[in-house]
Amino acid sequence: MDAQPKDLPTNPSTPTRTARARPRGRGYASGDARRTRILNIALQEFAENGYRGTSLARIAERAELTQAGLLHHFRSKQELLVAVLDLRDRMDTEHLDLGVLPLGGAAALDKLAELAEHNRNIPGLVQLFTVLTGEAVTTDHPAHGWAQDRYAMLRSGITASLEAGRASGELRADIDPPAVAAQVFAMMDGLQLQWLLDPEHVDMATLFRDYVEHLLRRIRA
Amino acid sequence: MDAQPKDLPTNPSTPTRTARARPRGRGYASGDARRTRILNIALQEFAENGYRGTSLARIAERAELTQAGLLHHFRSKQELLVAVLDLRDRMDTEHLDLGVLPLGGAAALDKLAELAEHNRNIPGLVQLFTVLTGEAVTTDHPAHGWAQDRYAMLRSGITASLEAGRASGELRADIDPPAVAAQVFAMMDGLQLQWLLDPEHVDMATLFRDYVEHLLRRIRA
DNA sequence: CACAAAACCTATTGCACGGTAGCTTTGTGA
DNA sequence: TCACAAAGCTACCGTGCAATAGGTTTTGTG
Repeated sequence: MDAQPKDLPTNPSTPTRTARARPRGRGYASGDARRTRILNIALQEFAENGYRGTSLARIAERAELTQAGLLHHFRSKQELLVAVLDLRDRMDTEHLDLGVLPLGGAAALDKLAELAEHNRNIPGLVQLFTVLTGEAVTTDHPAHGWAQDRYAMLRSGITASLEAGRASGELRADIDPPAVAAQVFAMMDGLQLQWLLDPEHVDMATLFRDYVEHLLRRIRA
Repeated sequence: MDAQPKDLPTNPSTPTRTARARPRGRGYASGDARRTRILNIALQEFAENGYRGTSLARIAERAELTQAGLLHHFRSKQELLVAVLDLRDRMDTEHLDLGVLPLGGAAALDKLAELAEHNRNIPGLVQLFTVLTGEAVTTDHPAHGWAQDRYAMLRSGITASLEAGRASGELRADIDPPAVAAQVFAMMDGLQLQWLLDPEHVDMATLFRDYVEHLLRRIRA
């Protein structure tokens, strides 16, 4: 039924310990494997039922250990959520080096269109962000701060790219980078939402690509 | 803290009974008042905590009756949610006659920009839709069908307007009404989300108006 | 005024939840 | 090989939840 974000790289080459209080470089191979396993299952469950709709017991069951055993690795439900979000953030910013190297505006927007196309193949992940971000609008939600920071980062990344493009003369001088940045992500998220609800009738990747092309036509020098 | 959608019109002129099994036109005035009271409180709670995060007990407490008393008016939590959504749908389609009278494309889009400006004053309601729609992406959510239908309706409304505008020669002949419709609501929702998370930095009304203006410049004949 | 229905209550059921305490097992480095 | 920490277990606690059962009070109408 759902897109299985299967086989996260277990990163067997890097013996980097999960940052713990313990300074020693000991480490259990099976422990790390379990942790990644749990994280992936938790991700799917959070995506499917939201934070509040997900139970630790169910995650534990699917990971083939007891709920108490799960809480040995993640001391609370909230800690587990944060771990999932961190994991995704790290993987995404790796995969999409957006923000790291400030591409020219046009290239950055094109990259986003590519991302939308890629996202067609991983509805489960798209749903994770859509569901959690919606929930996190609530001020007391454990992921509220995360959602705020995430959008701030995304916007500032594209804003920087647009400003670079403007400086290099690639883009018009009279554009408003922060405004465009907010609009671009708004379009992306909104289309994702409609796509998740009705994949047959809403082709988000194409619609987003279409938006970006018209946008570029407008802001290009 | 939150926008209070105060004093729904009790509709005292219309003696129309809430459709019940009972055909008799008896009715308790206090009963209807209670019901609207409950609906408004439930709306706020659902907006604040989502469906899964809201408890009947809390709603009941705020409405000054017991949880069992609440369930006398709405036989289940799900029934209460549906009632809230129905209420909002009715009120919105009244206030914004969008879809009823197919305005020319430009006028319809302008009306939407006005709606975005109006929404600035009712963050609580905006949050209701944002939170619930996010939750409802999940297939087994009680509001899943509602969300699907809602977007289908919204899109088809604007699509019709755009087609009318195209037919009358107001808009270009080569536009793609369903695509534009999806994009317009995507932009609106996406901006609402960012605005709810960070009202200081994202001015959704202005950003949406800006989008609509550029869009019109592009699709106008 | 009687009576029937609506409004509302108390009490309770049964379940699911997150989290803690404290034990046993397992793997590994010295 | 042995000590020790990680891994994982059973058992349990307290709470909160939606919903039901069955009663009492309120209210409008004939």
